[in-house]
Order: sequence, then C-alpha cells, then structure tokens
Amino acid sequence: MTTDFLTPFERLLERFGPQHWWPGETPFEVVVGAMLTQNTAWGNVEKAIDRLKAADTLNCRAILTLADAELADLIRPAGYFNVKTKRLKALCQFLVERGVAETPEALAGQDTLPGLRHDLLAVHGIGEETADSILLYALNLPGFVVDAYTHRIFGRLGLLAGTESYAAIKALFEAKLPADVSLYNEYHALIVRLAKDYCRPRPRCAGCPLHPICPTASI
DNA sequence: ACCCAGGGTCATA
DNA sequence: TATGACCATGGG
Repeated sequence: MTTDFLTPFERLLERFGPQHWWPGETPFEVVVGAMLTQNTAWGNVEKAIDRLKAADTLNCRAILTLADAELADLIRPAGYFNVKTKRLKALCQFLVERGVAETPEALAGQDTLPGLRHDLLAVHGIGEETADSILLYALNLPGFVVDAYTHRIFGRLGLLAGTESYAAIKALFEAKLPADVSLYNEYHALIVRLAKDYCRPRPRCAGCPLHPICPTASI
C-alpha cells in the first residue's frame, strides 16, 4: 500500500527537512554533475566543477574543444578523470546534436519521458541512475532515481527482497507513489542524506529516523 | 593502512 | 544474463 512507501519519506523529511537538490546553478551544471558524481563523493565533484568554472570551460563548446589531457586535468579531483573525460564529451556531443547545448532543460519539450530516457541511455557513460538523475533534476520530469542505498535501505525495511533489478525497484516506487516531481526529487535526496549520516563509517541504528519502522538492527 | 563515495563499460562464461 | 576487473581522487 502507498503509505508503506510514504511513511519513510515523511520520517526523513521531518528529521532532515528539504534538501534543496540538485546543488547546481544551471541545468547544464546539473547534467555535468550527474556524470561526474558516478561512484564519487560529491565534495570531489564540486572541486572539479569549480575548476571548470574557473577555467571558463563549463559549457559544451569548451568541453568539446579542449584536448583530452586538458579536460582530464581540470576534472582530476572527481576521480576516474580519463573515463569521465570521454563521457563528458559524449554527453556534450549529444546535447549539441539535439540543439540544446546551452539549454539542456529544453530536451523536455522534444520527446516523452520514456523516449528521452531511451536516448540518454544510448549515450556513452550514461547508465540508468545517471539517466534518471538527469531526467529528474535537470529536466524536472518524474523519473524516480534508484541507487545502492535505496536498494539497501528498503531491503532492511522489508519493502524489497534485495534481489530486484534497478528497473523493478524504479517501477515499484513509481507505482506506489504519486507521480510528483517534487516528491521524487526530495525522496532520493533524503535517502542519500540518511546514508551520509547513518551508513558511514559504520551502519548505526541509534538515532536513525527510520529505526521505529525498521525491523532489523541497522540501516 | 583501509574503506568507500550520489556508477558504468567492457570482456568473459 | 550475469559476474568480475577496471577506472582514481580525497575524506574518514
């Protein structure tokens, strides 16, 4: 039932308040951040984005013009810099081909959500979570973002078996929750916030806002 | 010294 | 289709 999936959200929101995601000044910055943050701490991504801004290269034209070695050096703090250099260029190439290099948010008017998601997944370096992050946080479209924490936390809550695929979990949340962009936005951000505070360096139960509804010892 | 971040690709079976 | 190696910096 719907309340099973809304109750954790309510408890998280009550504890942590609105998270104001995505942290980024423009949709283009959000898209770049979504790619750079793959398996990477956000603090390191901020450093990379700051370096791009300082070099006046946080735009498609500059990113596509820079030599690989130069771009890699600029984004070095974000890690995987050689991999992400290729991915950033593929992403910018895609935006240019769509004619939205300066306004990625305009993608939203070009196709349906499933159509856009399909095309994003075809871009080198964009997988399911990155695609959904772009759809939700840059295009303001209602695609629920699933991450490893969603998997783990809702498994602990007994709402997932723990073996479901990304697609299955996404479909479940979208079926159990109203298709509300603000709700999806806040929910995923709060899950990441919970993980930051209660899953590291060691999972702990004391003080966890989900403890009262969590049947196991820790998140 | 060790663990892991707001993942994804590619080679292999 | 499903694992496993690989990518790399920086903070706890």
